[in-house]
Amino acid sequence: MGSLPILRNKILRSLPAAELARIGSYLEPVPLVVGKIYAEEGEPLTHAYFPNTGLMSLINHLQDGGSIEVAAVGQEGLVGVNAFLGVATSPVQVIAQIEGEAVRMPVRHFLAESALGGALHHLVARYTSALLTSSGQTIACNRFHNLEARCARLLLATHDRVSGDTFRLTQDFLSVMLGVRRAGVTVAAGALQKAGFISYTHSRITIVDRAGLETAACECYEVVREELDGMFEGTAASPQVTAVK
Amino acid sequence: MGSLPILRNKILRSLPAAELARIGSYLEPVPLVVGKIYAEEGEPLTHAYFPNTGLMSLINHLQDGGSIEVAAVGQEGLVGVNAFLGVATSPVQVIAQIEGEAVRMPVRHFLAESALGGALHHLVARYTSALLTSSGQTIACNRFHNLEARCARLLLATHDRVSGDTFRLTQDFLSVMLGVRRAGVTVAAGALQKAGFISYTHSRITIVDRAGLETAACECYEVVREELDGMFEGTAASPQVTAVK
DNA sequence: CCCCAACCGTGCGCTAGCGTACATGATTGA
DNA sequence: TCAATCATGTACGCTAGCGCACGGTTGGGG
Repeated sequence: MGSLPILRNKILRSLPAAELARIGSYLEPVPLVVGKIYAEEGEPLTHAYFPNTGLMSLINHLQDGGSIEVAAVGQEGLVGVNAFLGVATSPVQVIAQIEGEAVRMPVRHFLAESALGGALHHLVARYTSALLTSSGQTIACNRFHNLEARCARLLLATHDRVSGDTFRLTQDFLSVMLGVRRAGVTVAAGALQKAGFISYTHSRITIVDRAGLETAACECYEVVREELDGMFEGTAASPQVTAVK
Repeated sequence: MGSLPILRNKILRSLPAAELARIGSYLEPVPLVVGKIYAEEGEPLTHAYFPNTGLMSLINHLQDGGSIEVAAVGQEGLVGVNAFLGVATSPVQVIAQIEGEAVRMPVRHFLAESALGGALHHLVARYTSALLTSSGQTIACNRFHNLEARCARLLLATHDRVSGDTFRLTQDFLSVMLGVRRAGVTVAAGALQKAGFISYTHSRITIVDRAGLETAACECYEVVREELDGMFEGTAASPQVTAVK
């Protein structure tokens, strides 16, 4: 067991010491560079990624050119649930959305460990369920909620996963996440700024009034957050406290 | 319990005889009655359902009144992946969309059997992955594809799961699946009828020109179908293993 | 320190689908 | 058989967001 990097990833931190020790030697830190592609749609996923800081984005590209974020993965989750479920290739593109750092682990070791039915298995299964819930919510959200509300939702979800109130995110990038025109983001974000909820200049977004932003967002933010919070209930997200079977 | 009902459900049919025999005594046939609710959002899921015929629909309801189908489950799948993933309550409402019949199994037995890591575990995991892919595709589809294409997609997916070219489905029901107004469905379905792809009268839809309908549908239909087909590749979806009359 | 590339603001005509309302045809059960 | 109910057709003004185009601003590298 070599020296581990600092682990902020909640799934890894929730593992009992023995389990973490077992997989520790397979973990390799990787920087998350904004815009860098970590997995391509239809291609084999070589590693499972556990973000410590920053944010990874799962993007679906349509043949006719449209692109949209299917889910975002931060320190509460991992990239690689499809491998866990027995599918070798990634159905989506995986790209870093907010700069940070992750640890990754070759898929074969990830599978071997999760097949043991321990805490890792349990947490990854639980996270998969949260992803399903989140996807279902997003299906409805995209259909019924307007751009400003969806934009607020996305900013809140991002805020939850970064440290501090300021992060870098261009409107161009936001427009891909939301599946709308860049110009549309300008209008929606402009409204949120005018309302005093956020401020931004050249890709630097600051959450000024989080409570206000929450009123502007649709219910979907809360629904997904609760689902993710529920994952770690009972497990103090710290290495040694875990009574999961 | 005694003799099993005829099993058309592809997951159950793909199980080795020993496994099927083990769970057979827990299986109970249930009629699928259109509009009947089989699980409610936020409430415990008591059984896993394996449709033999007909279709079950997973519906997400928003607080502000919107409703939309998140996925449809036919004989290729099951209802209950969340239980499989360690979550007791259903995140969505489950309702029958096309009349038919399913077999169901109490969740505790479903969990016990799938925990053994046999064929059932493998297939349910694989199906969960397909659901995730399908959800991701639907997120993009709802954002970028117009109503007529989405309507065609839905009709094709339904056609795949029923026997024969005619099935009962009201425009009202279709409008919920698609998350649009009933009047919108009239227009979209009217266009498909005018083009000679389908015909319908009072809730009885007939697929007249399937190839034509496929040209009208978006790519999403194919993407999801291939994912579902892939599930059973190589597995002994063989008739002789299963034909328990 | 200045320039240039990245980022953001805005305008305008356009369209899909909405909300609402009302009318007509089909099916069914008393 | 005939209402009552269910299912479908259609119309009309309305709005969010699109596609496109262009101009303005900012900040970091040379």
